[in-house]
Formats: sequence, structure tokens, C-alpha cells
Amino acid sequence: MEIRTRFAPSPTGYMHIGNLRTALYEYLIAKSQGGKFILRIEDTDQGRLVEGATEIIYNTMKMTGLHHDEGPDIGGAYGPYVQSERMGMYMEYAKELVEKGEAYYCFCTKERLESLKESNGDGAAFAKYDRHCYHLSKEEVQAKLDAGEDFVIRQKMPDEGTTTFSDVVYGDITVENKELDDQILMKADGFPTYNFANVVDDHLMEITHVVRGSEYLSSTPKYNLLYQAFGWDAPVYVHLPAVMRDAHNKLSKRHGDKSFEDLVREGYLVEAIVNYIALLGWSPSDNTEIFTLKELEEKFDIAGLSKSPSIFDIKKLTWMNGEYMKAMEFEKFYALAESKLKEALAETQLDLRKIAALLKKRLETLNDIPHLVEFFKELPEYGTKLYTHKKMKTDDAIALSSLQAAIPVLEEMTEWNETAIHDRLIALVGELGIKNGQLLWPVRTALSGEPTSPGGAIELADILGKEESIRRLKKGVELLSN
RNA sequence: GGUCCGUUGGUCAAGGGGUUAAGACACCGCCCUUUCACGGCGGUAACGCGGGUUCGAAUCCCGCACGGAUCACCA
Repeated sequence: MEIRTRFAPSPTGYMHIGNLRTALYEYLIAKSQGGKFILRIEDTDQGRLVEGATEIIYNTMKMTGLHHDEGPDIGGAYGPYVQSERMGMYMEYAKELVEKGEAYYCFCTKERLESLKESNGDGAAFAKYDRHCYHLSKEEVQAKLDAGEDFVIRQKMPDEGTTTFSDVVYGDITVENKELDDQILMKADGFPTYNFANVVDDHLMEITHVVRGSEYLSSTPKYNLLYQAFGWDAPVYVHLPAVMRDAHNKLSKRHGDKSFEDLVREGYLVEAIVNYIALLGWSPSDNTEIFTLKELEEKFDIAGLSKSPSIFDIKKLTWMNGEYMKAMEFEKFYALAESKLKEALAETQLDLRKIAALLKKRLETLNDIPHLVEFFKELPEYGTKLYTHKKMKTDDAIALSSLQAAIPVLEEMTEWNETAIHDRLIALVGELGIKNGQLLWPVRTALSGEPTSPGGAIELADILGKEESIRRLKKGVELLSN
């Protein structure tokens, strides 16, 4: 049997990291076994409708490479794939259940339901419906229907016994049927409840593996009973532990946690994000950590899914992002970095490719670029204490003499490139009888004005050019002479 | 409160009766070095608690504790 999984997001206007991970696993479960991955948009929550939100979903699927085989934008044999366009079809399924005696009409008012909860006592929010309307005769029901009374349709749960379902990650779970409430299938407005629509849609779309967050674990017995009531085969359930912000809270956009778009905007690579979240709740049988989507499709095994929640650790994502940039082809990296470099170094004639090459193996995120290259454009104000470096065995006096010796030597140079600068400066070290660091640290410091820089004295001098380098060295002498 | 689920270093995690309890991130140290990095080497650091079963338990069983989820005419 062909595996079919679906990703069923609500168009909220952004892609939640937890949802993206669910989509990834759904995609991988299908693709690792040659199955189909379906996109279904659940847009029935009119109150939360956001302009352009479905575009964000399509766009995310494209960017991440989680290509769906069927969906609203590309069609398929099981449409429509937008839930709001399916609204007409649920009532007949609900009525079918009423016919079978698996569901019943309920005319209870909200007030009555409220008072039921109060009288239920125990101080808890829990109140099982008392089946008041279940006992109505056919005639009574028909009379109320004819009179145009508002109604809902409720599922009739078994009175006794237990329901057991098997979850791929959590194993067999059994609950007492008497714990189950007669849940509403069709609301008074004629629309289905989420749970009901889900079961019907998943069945009609022939979804074989229902993959979703573990918060659905407790409602799964009801789902299972619904499938049974219809006489349909229940899908394989794969419940996923939550992705947390800390030990107590799930990741949440409302609490300031970053969405997928936020991370991209902050300079994280799409591939790194996908790679990282694959590892939040899943691990491969070998020890590898870095893999492409294609490799994941091959490696992915449902058995590697874990039961306990995992905390999203941006530090590890950041590390992984750096790994991706180091491993990337230079031209691809340059294409990503170019606009930020141009913006940061506008009005300079600097060789951006040389700077990019230095940056490539030192960057953590693309957004670090402007800050790291600022000094190329303009030498920052700095204090002479930068010249004192214990490990380099330098202090103000050594720095001053080193810079004073370096300036005339560099001024004489006719050829200006890394090799030439390197050879000349190293020769100068020999002439002065000092250590490499005693010359190169002061030069590097004078060129950058920063305690750290993406490259050493020679690389910086080469990039800045002869004239500007000498100007900066003189500036250093001036500072040190005061 | 009822029900369900979970619990290995700070974080992600492997391990499912016998292990010096992997590996990665982070942190610290050393080496390399022309800065910062990269790279190399090393270090600190974990089986929630209590019972049982067993020659032997992180692993199996039972309690407990703690954490989470759920209990809508929301999705």
C-alpha cells in the first residue's frame, strides 16, 4: 500500500517551527518509503484569517524543498484541498452516523450545558454531556427539526469497555470508554468541528499515516471510535513530542519565539534550519548530524523518533549554520553575502570577493556581516590599549616602533598583494629581531581598530590597499605617540 | 481534579539486563597560529526518588515525585 501523509496547517501568516518540523517528518515518512505527501489548508477558523497567509505556506514548502504531491496550488485527485471548500460534504456523513445509531441530534442550549458543568461540581472544568437528547424519540427529534430548532450532532460513545489504539511512537494506549464525552460532530451553524472534519478529510484523501503533535494523543480514542463508527480503517498514528522553548513552555510565536521566516531573516540558511529541526525529536541510527534533505529521505526511519519533548537550542542551530557556510561553494556563498556586503561597504572600491572569502569560514549567520566588515569602510575610534597583547608580547612601545618601522618599508613596495606583503613584513621581523606577533599584531590592530577582525594583518593590508593601509598605520603611530 | 504521556550531562541525544554510560552543541584548557576563526587534542558534566525481580538494573515490574498534554458548538 502506498503511504500517504498530509500536512494540514492553518494559514496564520507565519510558519511555526514546530509545525515545520511536523511537515518535515510527514514528508520524510512518505518519501522514505516512496509515498505521497499532501498539503491541505485548514482555513475554517475565519476569525484567524490572515491576508496572504496561504502564500506563505506555499512559499515555505518551496524554500525548504518539502514538495507536496497534491495540494490546493497544484491539484490532485482528492480535492478540494482547502477545507473551507469542503464545507458542504460533512453533514451527510454526520447523518449517516445518525442513521447507524452512532450519533444523535442534540437540541440542548448553551445555558443548559453551562448549568450542567456547574452542577457537575468537583470544581473542575470537566463535565460530560448527560445524554439528555439521546433519549429523545424519533418523533420528538423530527418535531424539533420541523420547528426549525437549532441542533448539533453528537457522537454516541460506548457506555462501557475500553478503546485501545496503537501509536507508532508511544505504543498501545488504552482508555476507559466511560471517560469519553459524546463529542459534537456538527455545530449549530452547520459546520463540522475540527475533529470531525479531520477524520472525514483524512479518510477521503486516503491518508495512511496521521502525523501530528502529541497534544492529540488524548483525543485519538475518539478519532478511532469515529473510524469504527463509519466502518473505515483507522490510519497509522504517529504522535510527535512538542518542541519547547524551555522545560515548561512550548515554542510559541506569541511569546516571542522565532518563526521560520524570522530565522531566515536573521541570516540562517534554510538548509541548516531544516537539518537542525530534523534532529529535534529524531536521531539517525548512525551518528551523523549534517545531512541534506535527500540524505534525510534515505536515512529517515520512524524508529528514531523520540517520546520526550525537546528544547529548541539556537546555539546549536547557529553552529550548524556556520558549518553549512563553511561547506558551501564560494560562488553560492557570495551570492548570499553580496547584497549585505554591498550595503555595508557602499561607496568603497574594496574587493568584496576577497572579503567574502575571509568571512566564509568565520561567519555564524549572514546577519553578522555588516558588523564584521564595518571597519573596512571606516577606521573606528579605538584606544591604544588594543596594542597591548600579552600573548603577542606587545605593548605600546613595541607597537609604536613596529609601526614606525613598517611604514617606510611598505611605502617602498611597488607590488601590493598578499604574497608581497607577507614576504616583506616577515623579512622586516627578521631585520628587527622581534617575533612575528610583535609586528603583525600592531599592524593588524592599526588596520582594523578592532580587537578582532576577519583576517590578519596581511590580508587586511591587501584588501585595504597600499594608500589606505599606510594612512591607518600612520594614524596608529599618531595615537601611540601621545 | 480525572485521564493520558513523559523523565540519561546546561541542550540535542545513543544505549532496551553485564558498557570505563557513546557522539554533537555550549563551556573550559592546551596545541597550531599573523588577529578572529578554522583545525587538532583534552577536560568539567547525566541515568528523578524509593522499593522489587535478578548473580547483575540506566535498561524489566510496582509505587512515588516532578513535568507536560487533554477534558469547548477552537482549530
